[in-house]
Amino acid sequence: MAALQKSIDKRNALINATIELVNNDGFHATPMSKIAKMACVSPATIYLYFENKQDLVNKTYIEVKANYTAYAFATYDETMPVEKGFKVIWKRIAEFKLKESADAMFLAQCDNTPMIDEASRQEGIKHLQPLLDLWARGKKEGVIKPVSDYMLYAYSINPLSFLMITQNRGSVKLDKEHLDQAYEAAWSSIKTCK
Amino acid sequence: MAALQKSIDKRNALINATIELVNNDGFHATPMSKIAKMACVSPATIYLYFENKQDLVNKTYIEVKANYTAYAFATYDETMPVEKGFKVIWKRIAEFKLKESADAMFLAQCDNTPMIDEASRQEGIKHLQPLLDLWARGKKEGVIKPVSDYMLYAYSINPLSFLMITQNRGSVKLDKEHLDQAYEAAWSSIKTCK
Amino acid sequence: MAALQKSIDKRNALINATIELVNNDGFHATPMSKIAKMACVSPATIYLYFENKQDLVNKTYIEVKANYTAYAFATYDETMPVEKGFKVIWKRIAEFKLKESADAMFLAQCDNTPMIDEASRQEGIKHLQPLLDLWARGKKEGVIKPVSDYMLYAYSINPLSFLMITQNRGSVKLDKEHLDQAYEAAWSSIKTCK
Amino acid sequence: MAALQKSIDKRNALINATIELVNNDGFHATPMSKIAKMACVSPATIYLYFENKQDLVNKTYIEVKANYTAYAFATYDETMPVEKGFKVIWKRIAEFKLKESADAMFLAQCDNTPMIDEASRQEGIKHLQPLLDLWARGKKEGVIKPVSDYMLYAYSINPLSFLMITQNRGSVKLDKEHLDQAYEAAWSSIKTCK
DNA sequence: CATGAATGAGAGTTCATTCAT
DNA sequence: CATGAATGAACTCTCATTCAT
Repeated sequence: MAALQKSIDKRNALINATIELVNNDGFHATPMSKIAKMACVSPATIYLYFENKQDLVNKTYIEVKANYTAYAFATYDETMPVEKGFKVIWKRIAEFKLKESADAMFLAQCDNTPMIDEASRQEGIKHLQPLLDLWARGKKEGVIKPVSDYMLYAYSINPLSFLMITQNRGSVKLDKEHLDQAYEAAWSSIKTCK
Repeated sequence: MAALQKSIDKRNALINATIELVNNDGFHATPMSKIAKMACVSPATIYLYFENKQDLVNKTYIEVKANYTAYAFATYDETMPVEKGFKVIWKRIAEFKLKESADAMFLAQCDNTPMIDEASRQEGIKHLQPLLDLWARGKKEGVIKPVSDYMLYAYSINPLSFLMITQNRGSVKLDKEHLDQAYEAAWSSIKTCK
Repeated sequence: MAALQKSIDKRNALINATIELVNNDGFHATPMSKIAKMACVSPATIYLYFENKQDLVNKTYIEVKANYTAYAFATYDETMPVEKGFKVIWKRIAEFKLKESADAMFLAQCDNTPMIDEASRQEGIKHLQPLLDLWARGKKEGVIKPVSDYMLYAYSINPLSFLMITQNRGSVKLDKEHLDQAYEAAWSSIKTCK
Repeated sequence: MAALQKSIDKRNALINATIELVNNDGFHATPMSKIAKMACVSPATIYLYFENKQDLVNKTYIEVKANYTAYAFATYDETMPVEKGFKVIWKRIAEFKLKESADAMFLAQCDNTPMIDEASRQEGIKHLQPLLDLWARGKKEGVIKPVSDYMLYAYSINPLSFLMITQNRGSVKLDKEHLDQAYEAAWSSIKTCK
């Protein structure tokens, strides 16, 4: 039991080291030895938990993505009305991106880079299903614009990534007021105009 | 004259090879030898035109960014009314991102990755000034929401990057109708609601 | 213990390969790969024991210099009378230079070339202190000429380097008689003339 | 005529650049391109005057060695008595080593390093003949010890190289008094003791 | 004669991965 | 399970040399 916990701790330490180092230096500029050192294990130990470097980063991506979506939908409930549901999800996503910025930066880098297997990318996307279901419901009810999910995502969710990166570079600090503006912009770009 | 032209051709071949290979494999997974081979020169020749690998990618970034903004503002004229001006610029940006998708992908990777010098990034940003000026004018006239430029960019311009990447991955094909929807979403997210 | 011994053996093999190859070809004409091959290790292994090529040659210099001075003073004892002490040291130095000629050649090359860090050079000089102390005593007693240590070294010790190099080039073979002549010349050039 | 002079100037500039750069950095750490730049010519031009890098350094060695010996024997005359003759030569050598220290440093590095062809080394030694003749005469007259020329050189001439190097490293400044001491040591080590 | 541009060969060094312990 | 030592392969970059002009 204690042994199992130690294993889990090591795996987590490796995942976290990967996130931090890849954020700072990029995937290929991050040696396995550095990851090992930051996680306080031997380089060889990494290979007990992951097949190779690509597998390590793939698994890290999937794990972070899973955390992200779990957080996003934690307070959402499929019985909510569409607008309410969207607001709940959007706020959680914003919170995650701006508070768990290391995780969010890592995802942004993975999503704009050929560093992740296509298979792992697909795996990561699956978790977004509740949001797509919400949008489907919204379209049927005539509350959400009848456009493709990619378009909805591009205008209501993805801007948060840009704002998160900008904030992390120090160019701007996003307070509550900004977030409200952002939500307004997000919602107004996907709701049907009466 | 012919010698100068040959020099320019070689430099261009190197820049283009860099864009293509970095797009496919990422910065650190692209060896100088591969870039040289694709540009049909010796690896040593690269160092006649660029100081080192970092310099090559920095210069490539600046060059592509300059092309991008030149394209964006080519048909814009500061005397245009704000809404007209924004539409003109937005359409050109969309055209660039979706047609010159190799260049656009390269920029997206640079902007979401620690692969570019901070100095080069700043250098690249400068060229966007006409758009910021347009927004300033729009805010003064009460046509554009009085929010920060980052916010305006996040909701009106940046979504195009997401759509471009999505299209390049083959998930979606953006036709004229999609573009019109996208423009509507972009404009409605930054214009003041009457 | 066995593992430690293997480490020491490898380090020694590297040091010895460095001495031999630098003697034959010079510092910059000796590639790391050749050193590795002669020491029967992979090139990468060198970097487990030394930071880089400069560090390798610096450490080799210091180690050889330490061996040299240890040999020089092994039979010397500070209570010996000055003339006796000098003779003892001189003979040991001569023995070292002519028998351990690889080591001596290496030191000569280091001392006449910009291939060693100034810091390492200083480190190497420190070990000669007992000889300087002996000379100080000799000057106080009026046995040794009251001239600078550099002068004493130039005329009593340094000629051995020239003779060693000459012998290694095959121009001459130094037997016991030559050595006695050399000692006479050395001593007569630093002792006070009665 | 003017064209010939320009050729000679270029050759000299190359020789001088070689001396200075090899003194500072060593033979192999001195690129041809750097030599060319210091001599204000194109790298390709070097190959009009010298076959290759090895040839350049060989020729430089021979030229410097010739200058050195020309200087050494300039005021010497074979009719001088042995002691007078030796003094005259010794003083000129000392003057050269301490004043033309760049040239002298270069020779020292060549003589203690495998950077010169054996053939060029032999070529350089030939010029010392007048000194060897003087010593032969001295031995016949019973003024000079009946030992090998190498021994005589080691104790009377070579120490000047050590003193020169030491002075160039800044450890010591040799004034007239030091030189007189040095000459005393040199002469007393090779003259026959009455 | 002189050159700047070009390069093939090879330098030092790093790193993902393995394996005896 | 965990490791540190070891390494082959591959990287970036340099340089002596050449050649069209």
